[in-house]
Amino acid sequence: MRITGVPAGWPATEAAARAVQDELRGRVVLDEPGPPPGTGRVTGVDVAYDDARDLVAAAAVVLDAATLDVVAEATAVGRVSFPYVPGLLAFREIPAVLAALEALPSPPGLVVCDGYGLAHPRRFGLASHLGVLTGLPSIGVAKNPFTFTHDDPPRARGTSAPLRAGGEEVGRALRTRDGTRPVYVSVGHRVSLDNALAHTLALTPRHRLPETTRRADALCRRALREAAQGQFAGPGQDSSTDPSPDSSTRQAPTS
DNA sequence: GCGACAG
DNA sequence: ATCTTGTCGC
Repeated sequence: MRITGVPAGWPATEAAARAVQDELRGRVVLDEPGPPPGTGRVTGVDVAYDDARDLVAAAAVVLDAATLDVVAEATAVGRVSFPYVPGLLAFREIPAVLAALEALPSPPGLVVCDGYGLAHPRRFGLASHLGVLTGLPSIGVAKNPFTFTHDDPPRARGTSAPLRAGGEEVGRALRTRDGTRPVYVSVGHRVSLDNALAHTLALTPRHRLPETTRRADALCRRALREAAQGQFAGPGQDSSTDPSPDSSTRQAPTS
């Protein structure tokens, strides 16, 4: 599978991007509980950038929700499609993420994003946007606070405090390890907030961040530096150094 | 008007 | 996100 730098019809201005969010926002499904935590598959997605070389690399890593073992993974490399603008992160990350998800050899199940879903200025962050475009259940687990107010949850793992915006609860600050900073969980698409929290706790038996995002982060960084090396080597006869957008897939060793 | 602001 | 050494702690 190949991806282009910027998909046809992709918004080119901030105003156009906001208009897309306002139009797609209504397609978010909030009345489904989502898949039961600890069962089926859970997929982490993440993106790494090399703005100087205009390169972007995305990774999708599928885990068995019960064992957290890697079941499958895929990467996609392309050109940057949008600058980083708070509130418009999805337009920067989604093209590459979609390409990586499409390159997977097996169904993603629940998608865990690095960022926000409903806890967004227009209630349509990356996790919700990706969920609507794919139809997959999705949640957002962010490392840093964004547009909302909240109190710090108690010190113990498993405790949480509401994320409030415009009087409504748009997510929860969740402590995934005793004494460490909380992560910020919000619903993306077709998952309840309680289930999003339960999934996040199931994915953090040992670290602050979910295993899904840790795996995806490591993989997209590796894909990026390999792509950068290929570009540095320049166009050649060796297919492994081809600079054109590309993606790859791998099945986890079975048994 | 000014500051803040996922990755 | 990314630039970056050593260092404190589980």
